Amino acid sequence: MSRGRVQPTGPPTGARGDDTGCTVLHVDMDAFYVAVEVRRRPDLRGKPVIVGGDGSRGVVASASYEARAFGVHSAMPSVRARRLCPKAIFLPPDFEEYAATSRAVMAVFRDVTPLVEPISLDEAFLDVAGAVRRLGSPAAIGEQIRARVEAEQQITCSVGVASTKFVAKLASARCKPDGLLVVPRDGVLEFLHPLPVAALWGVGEKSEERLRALGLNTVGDLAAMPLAALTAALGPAAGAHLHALAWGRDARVVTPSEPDKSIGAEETFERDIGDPAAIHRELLRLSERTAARLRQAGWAGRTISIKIRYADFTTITRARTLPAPTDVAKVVYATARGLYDALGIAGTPLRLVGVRVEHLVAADAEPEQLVIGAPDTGWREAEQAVDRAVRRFGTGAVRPATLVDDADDPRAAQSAPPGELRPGT
DNA sequence: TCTGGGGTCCTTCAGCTC
DNA sequence: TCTGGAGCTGAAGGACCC
Repeated sequence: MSRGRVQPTGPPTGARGDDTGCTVLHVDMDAFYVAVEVRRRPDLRGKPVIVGGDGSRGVVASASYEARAFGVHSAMPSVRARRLCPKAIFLPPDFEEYAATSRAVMAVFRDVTPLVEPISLDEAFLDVAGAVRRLGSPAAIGEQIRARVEAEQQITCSVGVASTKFVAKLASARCKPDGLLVVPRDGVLEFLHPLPVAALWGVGEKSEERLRALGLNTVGDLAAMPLAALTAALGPAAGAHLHALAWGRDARVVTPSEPDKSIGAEETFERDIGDPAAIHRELLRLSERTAARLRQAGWAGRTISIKIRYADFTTITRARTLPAPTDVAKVVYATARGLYDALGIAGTPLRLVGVRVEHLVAADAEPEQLVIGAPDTGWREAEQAVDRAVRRFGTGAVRPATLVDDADDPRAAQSAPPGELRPGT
């Protein structure tokens, strides 16, 4: 779901330049979440539809092109989206349905080539070099994919075809919605240099400001800047990276899958919360969720970090590295709670708290990490039993006692000793 | 205008060891 | 025994991505 810093010019006709050597495809679903909702409710077709939080602190996750015509875009606060487009139909996200659709679409890609690198639920890179003899030119393969996705899933996608990932991604953004664009090898600089600097991967709001202050407005301006001056302004890594991209150089290859580096969960409260008991309960809930995801993925992690966002949006993180990796919620929670308590901010209203586990390794390769003061064995086994119960009876079948009383809104849970497991209702 | 949630990567700094 | 520098690692924060 691109943030749309490359202006789409609509589905190009006759945009099938020479695709020799352009074996990288970037496939991007058009307004993916909205498209899935419209498939379920065809009466929404042609209307301004927004998927995202409708509360006072929600943001837009996806907007239909009808809503975008009013200036609505993803990541925009819902309050503002509603002001811009009062007639918009707001829908809560259904990530399970989006994930299921995504799996079906990725399966189509894998029919074409094993070299599929998913970027998110709605986009992926494909290396089709090995499929050209069997299925035709890269552009022809792109059209076959578009046709199959539409026939099988009733949603449209756009495809960028180029010799590098970076250019393929820009190309798909340029031909949205429901288009395909080839950027020939010898046409890369002609394509890139008129684009705004913000089109480059790695240039966000702050970097764009900095580049504009240097008088650099387009990718071409940036390409003309000496590398030394660029690295002095942006740092060695970012400077070298952007300079290479501006000249169309991108050595990254399509990589089917990379192991996770961290897994976590966070929650923004409807209203700021200062009560330390309520914060503890939220940390417990997030620790449970994070540890369950770790176990499901077969990972354990050595570093536990918490994220705290104050009412004024100032955000801090604190981390602690354990002697051995863990996937046990009890350990994650004890560490997260210790980090929060050590801040000495009990009573300070918080907007968000988060828990994350980093430095992941395969769980079965590591010895179990024990909790100080806890029984020597058993927590991991107990939590694995909970996982099995949840798989059999559904989410919430078993949960800590402190989270039982109000499963619908754990953030308002009544007090109970955190961490005590008892069967759910 | 007022900023979600789940991530990655980079830079800076401090502490530790040699 | 003390001190300073180099190199490494972890923590923290910021920027960015979808």
